Amino acid sequence: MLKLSTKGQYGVRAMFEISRGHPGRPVAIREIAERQDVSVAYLEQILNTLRKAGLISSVRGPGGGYLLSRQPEAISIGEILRSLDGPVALTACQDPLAGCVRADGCVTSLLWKALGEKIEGFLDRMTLRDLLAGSKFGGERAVGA
Amino acid sequence: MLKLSTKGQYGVRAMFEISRGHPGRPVAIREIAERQDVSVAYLEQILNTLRKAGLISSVRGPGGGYLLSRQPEAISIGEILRSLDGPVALTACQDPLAGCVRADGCVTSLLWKALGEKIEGFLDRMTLRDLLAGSKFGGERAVGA
DNA sequence: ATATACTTTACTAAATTTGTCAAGTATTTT
DNA sequence: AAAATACTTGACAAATTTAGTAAAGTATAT
Repeated sequence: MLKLSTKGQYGVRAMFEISRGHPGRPVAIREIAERQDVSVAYLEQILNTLRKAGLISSVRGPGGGYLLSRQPEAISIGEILRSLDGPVALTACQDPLAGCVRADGCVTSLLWKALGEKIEGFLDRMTLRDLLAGSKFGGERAVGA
Repeated sequence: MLKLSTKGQYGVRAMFEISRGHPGRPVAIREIAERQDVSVAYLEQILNTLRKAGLISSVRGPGGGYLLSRQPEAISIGEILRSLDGPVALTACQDPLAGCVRADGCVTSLLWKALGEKIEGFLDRMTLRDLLAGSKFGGERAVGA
């Protein structure tokens, strides 16, 4: 349960590859596609969305490619995923559209709300810098054991 | 993103209704269906799964229905959801089946792993008793504000 | 007996996901 | 100017998953 779309996953991995070139070197779409084993056509779709969201910019012509719009520590995983897959919305009730109409559902509604906020909080605290560092995972406890 | 299936949602709501009758009074499937506005046929499927998972037991004949197999504080939301929708598996890599084969994917893999554990932890700490009490939500901070 | 209620399996319509394909636009280098 | 490189856009479709219906059957208490 609670699967993340491949689009979101590929998006994060693509942003990670672009981060590697940061700062200064545009990373070509073909390079990302090869390193992350995703089709160029699908990546075009994804990167286009991320560019419109303002997370990356593109450079055309030979030697061109994609660049981060901000520093890696200023781009959160949550932002990337929201751009591609919309906000975390565990249930219809939690979705900005279509309010909750259930009488007693409120109890479970609070539950989903609390979980949703926990997830968003985690994703928003995690940035590309953390991915580059390859650390900071584990949250409450140490990661190693 | 990260939608919860209606099956899982209905399952939790159904367990909540059964909890209300606890201890002693079997809750009829029709009663659950009416109170939660779900079709009897779909509920049958869901309750059957939960029964096989050992979370509830059934009483046949007139006046029959479903009963909790354990105390409300001993049945977690995580257990209910896992019975119906399988374990939290944000990505294929995190799924018990089909291991991760990516070379550099390990970095993002750690990310998904950490998030998955956070979610499971939350769901496993939350029980039917909490739903009955209608409190304990909010986690780190107070719920009201 | 019979009404009530649970049990099981099969099936399908709709929505979503996951991409592919094709054609076009912009920019830099030669 | 021409050509190569690379980004841009939108349409489309196969595959999968979800969500739910339907039908027939089994068990139990009155």
